[in-house]
Amino acid sequence: MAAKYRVIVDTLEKELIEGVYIETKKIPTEEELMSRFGVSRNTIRKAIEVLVSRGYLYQVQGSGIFVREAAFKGYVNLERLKGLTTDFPTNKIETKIIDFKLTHADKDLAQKMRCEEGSSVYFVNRLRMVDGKPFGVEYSYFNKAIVTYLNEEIIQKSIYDYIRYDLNLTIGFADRIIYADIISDKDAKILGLPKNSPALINDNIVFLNNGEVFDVSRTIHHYRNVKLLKLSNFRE
Amino acid sequence: MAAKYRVIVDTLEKELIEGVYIETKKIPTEEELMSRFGVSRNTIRKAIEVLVSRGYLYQVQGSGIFVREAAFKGYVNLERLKGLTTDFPTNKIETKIIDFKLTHADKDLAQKMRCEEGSSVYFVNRLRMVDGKPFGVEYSYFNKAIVTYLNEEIIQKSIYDYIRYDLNLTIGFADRIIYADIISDKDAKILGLPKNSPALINDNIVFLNNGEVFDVSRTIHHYRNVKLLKLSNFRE
DNA sequence: AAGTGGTCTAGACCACCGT
DNA sequence: CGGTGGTCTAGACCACTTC
Repeated sequence: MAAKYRVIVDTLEKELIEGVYIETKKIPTEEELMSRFGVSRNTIRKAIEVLVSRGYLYQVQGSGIFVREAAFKGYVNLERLKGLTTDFPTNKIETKIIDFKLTHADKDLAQKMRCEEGSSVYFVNRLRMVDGKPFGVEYSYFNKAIVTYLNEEIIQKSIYDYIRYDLNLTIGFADRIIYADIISDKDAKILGLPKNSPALINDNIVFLNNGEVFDVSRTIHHYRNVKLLKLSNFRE
Repeated sequence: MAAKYRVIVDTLEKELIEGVYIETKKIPTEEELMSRFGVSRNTIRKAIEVLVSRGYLYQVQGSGIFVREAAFKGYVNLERLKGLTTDFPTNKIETKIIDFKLTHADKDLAQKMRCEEGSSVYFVNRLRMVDGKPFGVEYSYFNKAIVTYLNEEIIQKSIYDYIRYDLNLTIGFADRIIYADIISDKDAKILGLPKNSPALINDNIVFLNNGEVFDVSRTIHHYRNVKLLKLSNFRE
C-alpha cells in the first residue's frame, strides 16, 4: 500500500508534466488540495515539499504555490536520478555493450566500495546513445555480494530497474563528483570526438538505503551533447 | 526569532562539521533529540530532513540516523550554495575585479532575467582564487531594479551576503546548467591555462523567494582546480 | 481584513531492524 | 520482542501577501 503523500506526488507530477497548471503558473492552495485528496494539511505539505525538491514548484508565503518554469528538455536533471529513460521520455535511447565481465576489486575500487580487496565485482562498460547521438561512455562496477547476478540481457536494458524491481533492493543515495578533463584517446574514438576534446566526467558512488555501496561508476559525457541541470533551493 | 528547527539544524550542523559523531557514525535517536532540544517529534524530523538534504545524514528505518561520510574537502558542494567562503572555510579566498559597470540588458539577458529589454543591470566580471590558485572567471548580471546599488567595495567581498543582510532580500532558488566546453582564449589567459583547454562551465539563473530573477551569471571554472559534488537522495 | 503558507504540538499507528 | 524511523491526523498560532 503506497503512502498517501506519494500518490499525491505522482498525481501532481503527472499533471505538471502534462502542463495542467501552465497557464495560471499556480497550483491550488493547500486547503483546496486537502479537500481534493481528502487528507490532512501535513500530508499535502509533505507532497508539495517533494515536488519542490524535484524542482517543479516553489512556495511563496502569503501568496501561493507556483510552477517553476525551468527548461527541462534536453538536460539531465540532477534531482531526478532515474536514468536516461526518465530524463528523455520522448527520445530514443540505445545502449551498446563494449565490455562485460566478472572480475575482482583492486585496492582503489575496494576503498570506494567499502568492501574487501579482491571481492567479486561485475564490470560493465557501455556506450549510451540518445536519438542516435553518442551521449556518454559508462564504466561501472557492481558489488556481486549485493547485485548477485547480471547478464547481457539485463545490462542491455536498465540495470537500475532490475536492481529495484527484480532484486527488490532500495536505492538510497549517491555521491556524485562532476568535473571536466581532456578526454582519453580511447573514449574520444568511442564518442566520435577529435583527440584532446573536453569531456564532462561524472564519478558516482551509489548506496542502498542501509548505507551499503553497490555501484561505483564513471561516465565520460560527450561535451557537446550533454548538459546537466541542477535545480537548487536556498530556503531550507 | 529564528524557527526552532533552524536552531536545531545549525547546532547539529556545527557538531557534524566538528566531527562530534564521527566515531559512532550515528547521531542520537529522534526521541533523544526531542528531550535534548525540548521540542516535538515533527520539529526534530523537520531539522533532520534539512540535514539529509544537505548531504550530512541518512536515515534507516528501524535502525537509526547515520553520518554520511562524503569527501567534502576540496569540492564545491552543490547542495550548499552559500559561496566559496562556506565551501572552503579554511582556505584563502581572493577576488580580483576585472570589470564592473552599469549597463543595459540585451534581448537574450532580458529573456533570462524576465525583465524588459534595455533595463538597467550591473555587470560584474571577477576572477576568484582559492589558496592562490585560479578557481574560475565569473560573468554576472544583477537586475538593478532589485539590487539597487553596488560598488567596488561590495563586489570585492561577498555580493550574496550584501544582498541577504544589507538589502534584506531572501534568495529563493536557482537553475544551474553545468557543462564542459573548449575554453576561450581570453578566459584561458585569465586562468593561466593553455589555449583550447577544457572548461567546466556553470550557467546560473538565481531567483528571490517570490520568483523574481535578480542574478544571471556564467562561471568558467579552471578544469584542474575545480570539482563539483552533488549529494543525491533517491528516497523521496 | 481575508487569504495563504510557515511553524509547532501531541498523539496515534505502522514498518522495519536488531536481539 | 523492544527500539527506531515512516506516515498521518487535528488543531493551533504566526508571518506574509493581497486587496
